[in-house]
Amino acid sequence: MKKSKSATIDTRKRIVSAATRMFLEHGLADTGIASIMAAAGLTQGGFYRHFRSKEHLIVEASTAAHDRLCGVFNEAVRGKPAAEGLDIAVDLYLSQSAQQGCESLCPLPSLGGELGRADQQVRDAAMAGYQRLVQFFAGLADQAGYAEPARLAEAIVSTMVGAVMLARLAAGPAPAAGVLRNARQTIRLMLRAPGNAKMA
Amino acid sequence: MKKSKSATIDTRKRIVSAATRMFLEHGLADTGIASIMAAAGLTQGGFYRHFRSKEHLIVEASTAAHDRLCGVFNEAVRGKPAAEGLDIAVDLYLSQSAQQGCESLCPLPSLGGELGRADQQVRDAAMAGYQRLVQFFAGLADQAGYAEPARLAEAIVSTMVGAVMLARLAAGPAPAAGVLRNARQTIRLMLRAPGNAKMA
DNA sequence: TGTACATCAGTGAACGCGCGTTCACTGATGTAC
DNA sequence: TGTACATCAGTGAACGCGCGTTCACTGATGTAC
Repeated sequence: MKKSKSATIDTRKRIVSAATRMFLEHGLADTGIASIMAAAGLTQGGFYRHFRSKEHLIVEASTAAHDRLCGVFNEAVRGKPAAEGLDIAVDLYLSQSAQQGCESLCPLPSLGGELGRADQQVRDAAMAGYQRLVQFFAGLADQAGYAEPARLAEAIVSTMVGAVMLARLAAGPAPAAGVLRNARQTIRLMLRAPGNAKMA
Repeated sequence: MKKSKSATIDTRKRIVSAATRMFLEHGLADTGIASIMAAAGLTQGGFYRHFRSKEHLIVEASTAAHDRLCGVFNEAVRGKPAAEGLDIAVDLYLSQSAQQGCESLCPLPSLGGELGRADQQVRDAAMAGYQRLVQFFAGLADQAGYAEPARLAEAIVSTMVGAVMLARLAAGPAPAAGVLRNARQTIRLMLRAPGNAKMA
């Protein structure tokens, strides 16, 4: 039962979309091809008409997750002054999956460890996603007039990724919220620190 | 072939030690009971004389990793003034596994994601390890006279954990070193920021 | 102190299971004439 | 435009494999007398 070209493209998107969601929720190792295909309304055999291997899908899912991330973030700060945009973006990043059941946006906090152990292609895709995230914050920091936007952006992202990962370890919502609130305050301090001064 | 009490205790330690090393290097899911036992010089069948389940071993390995971490850190700062100890400890944390092949000290950057998805007992053990790490830095910050040592320590740990995880994603040693250098500078700024002022 | 025996650490084969991947097959699609 | 046919998306069963765990067994240890 061959499908039309548009139907094939649609199917592929459904697989990537289901995979992205499931990888984020259960991790790479604990998400099987069969369950991804089932979530996309297909059977496992059809998987290899679209992807060479599970690894290939992971590369695409990582890219897709960062596409979505960038889309949501650009939308959130559209039309806002850069300084305000920075605050909004930091709050948005730190509040992802804060309430239980809410799916997360960024793969780095939950999958970073696994991605770091993966093959080169997967790591490259993950690294590219990280750099897009840094670029987004660097763009805002640059517009806001900071002297070293790239450096500041990297520091902000490191702190946010660490905080979201650690917040997920926390037993209850209260300590998790504490970690996130603290990260937010830390980043605010970074944005106001003399070492990160705005250009004259 | 029953073993003497001391030999049994020694065997158990060898299993935990091998597991800790292998979990840190290959992750929880990709490290099998059989290979841990082989690394400890045993066969897989004997595993269940010492541990109820793989999960039980993960709890012990996480605790053991943090024991070792605390030991190394306490040793590194022994006899130093607190302010200098903070710098030393931050440098030490950020330099773990910087050179390839060097095994890492802290499970949080590489295993944080997996630990966050694990069952309650595993997450509790990981969270306890995180809190010990925060306590260590909070103790130094307190001695050094900072106004909010616990808050400052949490912020430092979030930034370090995120940076080490992201440095492992990096393609080559150069960008990895960049991420780590940046984190170090960021933490230095945090230690000097007016919002984190020392008490009068 | 010497002996008989219960304990139990460790072995190695086996268990069921789910994994990623392959494959023969189906039948609608798109193409060549 | 109509027909014959090659293509190929998707199915569902099967593949080998490694996993966590179980189990009957071995034999040195530690204990009871």
